[in-house]
Amino acid sequence: MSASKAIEDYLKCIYKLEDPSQTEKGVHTSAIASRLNVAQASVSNMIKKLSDQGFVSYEPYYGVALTTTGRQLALQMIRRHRVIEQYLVERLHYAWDEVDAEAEVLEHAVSDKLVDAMWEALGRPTHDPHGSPIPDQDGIMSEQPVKALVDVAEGEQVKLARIKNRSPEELRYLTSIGLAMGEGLRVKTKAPFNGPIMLEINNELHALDYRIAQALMVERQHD
Amino acid sequence: MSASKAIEDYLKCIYKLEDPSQTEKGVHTSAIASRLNVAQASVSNMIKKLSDQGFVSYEPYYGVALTTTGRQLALQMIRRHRVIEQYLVERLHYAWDEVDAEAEVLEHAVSDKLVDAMWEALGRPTHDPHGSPIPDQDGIMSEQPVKALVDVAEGEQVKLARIKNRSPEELRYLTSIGLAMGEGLRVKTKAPFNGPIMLEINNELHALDYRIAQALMVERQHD
DNA sequence: AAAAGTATTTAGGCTAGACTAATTTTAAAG
DNA sequence: CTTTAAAATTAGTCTAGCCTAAATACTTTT
Repeated sequence: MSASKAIEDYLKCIYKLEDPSQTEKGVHTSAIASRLNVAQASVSNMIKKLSDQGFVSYEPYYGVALTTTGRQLALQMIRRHRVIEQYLVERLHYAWDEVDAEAEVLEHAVSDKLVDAMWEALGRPTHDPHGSPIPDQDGIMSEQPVKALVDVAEGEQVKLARIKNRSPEELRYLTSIGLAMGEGLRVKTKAPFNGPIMLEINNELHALDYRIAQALMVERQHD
Repeated sequence: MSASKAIEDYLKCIYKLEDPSQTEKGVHTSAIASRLNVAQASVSNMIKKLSDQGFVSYEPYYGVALTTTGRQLALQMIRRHRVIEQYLVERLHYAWDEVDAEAEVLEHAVSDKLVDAMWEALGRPTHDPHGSPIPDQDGIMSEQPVKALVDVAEGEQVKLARIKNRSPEELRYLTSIGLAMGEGLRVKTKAPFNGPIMLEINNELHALDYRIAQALMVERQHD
């Protein structure tokens, strides 16, 4: 018996929540609830099931952590999602703000065979349209040496390497000010108190909100 | 609120059952149950729901018939299914016996936008890999002037135009004896009592079971 | 260390869609 | 025209996932 759509979504969600922090503590049920837009009680129930099935280890009132099996499944879902996104952009002329919604549904429907066929057809890509790395068939994902735009020093010239989890509206806005994957930009000034960041893109000056800048990952310009 | 996977499957099923006969009578619940592999009671329940939602008209103990709305939705599902099948074969190197299972799942997950993007990418195909016509965006489907292989006279030369609803195993068997879409063949002899039909394909002689021959639609060889 | 606040779990319900078993309706056969 | 068989419906369960409301367990503040 294979995992349901709900189970797949929970595992992917837990993966994303436990990933960045590297904390000792497990993922809190409240965090899962708010990210998936479900009631906390629903999470409690589902966690119990996931634990029974060996996808997560769970300590009540402490938190959840993926088991090896659970992490594998989560990474498989991420692979599916990103391969689908890349395929839609490369082969079916989707814009980068349109792919997420479509992939969110398709990732639960496609077979492994189809994912691999798309991946091969694209020439085994390593990144999706937002610059996020695609795990390989064994669930191994290369992490990139990138840093958040908010950490770049004033005056530095960088290029856009990745955008994490932004809404279609925000992505369209970024497009409208000239930002795209691999695009070069220079940080002119950073306002204090997490204020707006002034960017020079194509010789134009734009003020970018701090919260959006947190999602932009850049690398040093080496060209 | 859009239709669930279950509703979509029921409507598609009813469409296929009411299509060939053109009978006055509606489709019987038992036929639906056996085709979908569910209990008759489940069909009764679902039919009531479909009727409430305006997808079918229903007379207890008599039969079901699609409404205009229901037929539109059924044709939309068939379009999705066949476009997906054609795309998988043309662009992702699927074999004709592999596409049905994949399309069966995907048809409930893809957006209209994606179906149309695939259709355009293929150059607006009119038929799927099994020769079945693809309804256009308005649900209009061209019917072909074809006849069943079992109705072809002995000695006649025809070519394969369409194969209806066969299992992957049977499709692989047909491939193994040299049959493919558009392939020419000659009916040598037809055994009585719905017995096997002897076919000449590529100068080889093969005996084909009557039940399989019923699913093969052919047209006169005009080349 | 008690009170207040927050996070989590339990208890009990709901819906969709399936099931089995029992009943009712219609159709077919003697 | 009555008996029998087949088809369809009703009644009552079940499971997966969600929900709200109430109870419990931690955490922080005073």
